[in-house]
Amino acid sequence: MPELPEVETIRRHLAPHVEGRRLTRLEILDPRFALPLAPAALAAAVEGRTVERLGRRGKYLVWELAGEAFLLLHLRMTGTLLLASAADYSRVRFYLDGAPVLTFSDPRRFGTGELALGRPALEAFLGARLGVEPFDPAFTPAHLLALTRASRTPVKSFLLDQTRIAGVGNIYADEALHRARIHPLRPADRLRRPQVVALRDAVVAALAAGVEAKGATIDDFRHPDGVQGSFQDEFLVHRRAGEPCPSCGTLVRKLVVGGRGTYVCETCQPRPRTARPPDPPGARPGRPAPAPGSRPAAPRR
DNA sequence: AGGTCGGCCTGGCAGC
DNA sequence: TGCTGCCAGGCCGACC
Repeated sequence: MPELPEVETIRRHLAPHVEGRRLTRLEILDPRFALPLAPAALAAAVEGRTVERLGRRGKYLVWELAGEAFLLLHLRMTGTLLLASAADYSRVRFYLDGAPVLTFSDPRRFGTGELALGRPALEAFLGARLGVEPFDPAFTPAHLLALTRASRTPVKSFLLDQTRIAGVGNIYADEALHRARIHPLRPADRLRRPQVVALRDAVVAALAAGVEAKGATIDDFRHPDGVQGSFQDEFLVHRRAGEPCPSCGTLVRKLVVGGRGTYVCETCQPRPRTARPPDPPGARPGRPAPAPGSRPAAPRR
């Protein structure tokens, strides 16, 4: 599933092929792609325009077209862009002057193309959906601290919320939490300051490692030239249930957090004390002593 | 207002 | 072998 590193990898592959070229035709084979616009309306709005830049914001690939028209492509779960290769599940084809046909392939048909006309419309669209960009200098420990203080949701769900931090998906959330040694069920507002700092660094490091490895190839993700990324070989915990944690050897467990498959080493990432009744009046907050002999919830599986 | 849950969609796989 | 049914999951909209 394309997350920030996979989308960035695609962008880097594709940019030299499309920037400066004219988009002569956008062939929309599946009308769902263009909703709420009709396919013809979306095509008409972009055809004939030159691609000035291929950008990215969060998990969106942003086609910046001449005359301030923007096509926002979201690959969702299974979307892939393939250059000049026979593709199954083709939903859209991009025809560019002097470049091979680019095919948007997407078996589950979740991917979307949205149109923004004018830079204010683009900013409004993205601003309503996306929070801070993880590689932006604005993503500071102080910024993350402020975000965490405002949310009691489990930190895993917190990381997946694109309106807070843009671009982190299920893979990189698991990997970042493991790097930061934080349990995914810990409420965001219960992170201690050093943990927030560690989490910020871990999110950046996990995403950077993903970009470095040219993304992870699981399920359907491919580079535009069909090559596969290698980050899946570097997963520390994600999709490694039953395998030993690379740090300590404890077997990685799979949990469900916020409805998502979540992988964790519960030795490196100790479970938060469960049930947190509100602190009794006058009690010192924090650190209720676990009952002697109590163990973190028994593994079930 | 913030969190939770169902729907979208279909390939792949477990189970019979 | 072949069928059924469930799971995956980013995001949105409905709901509480």
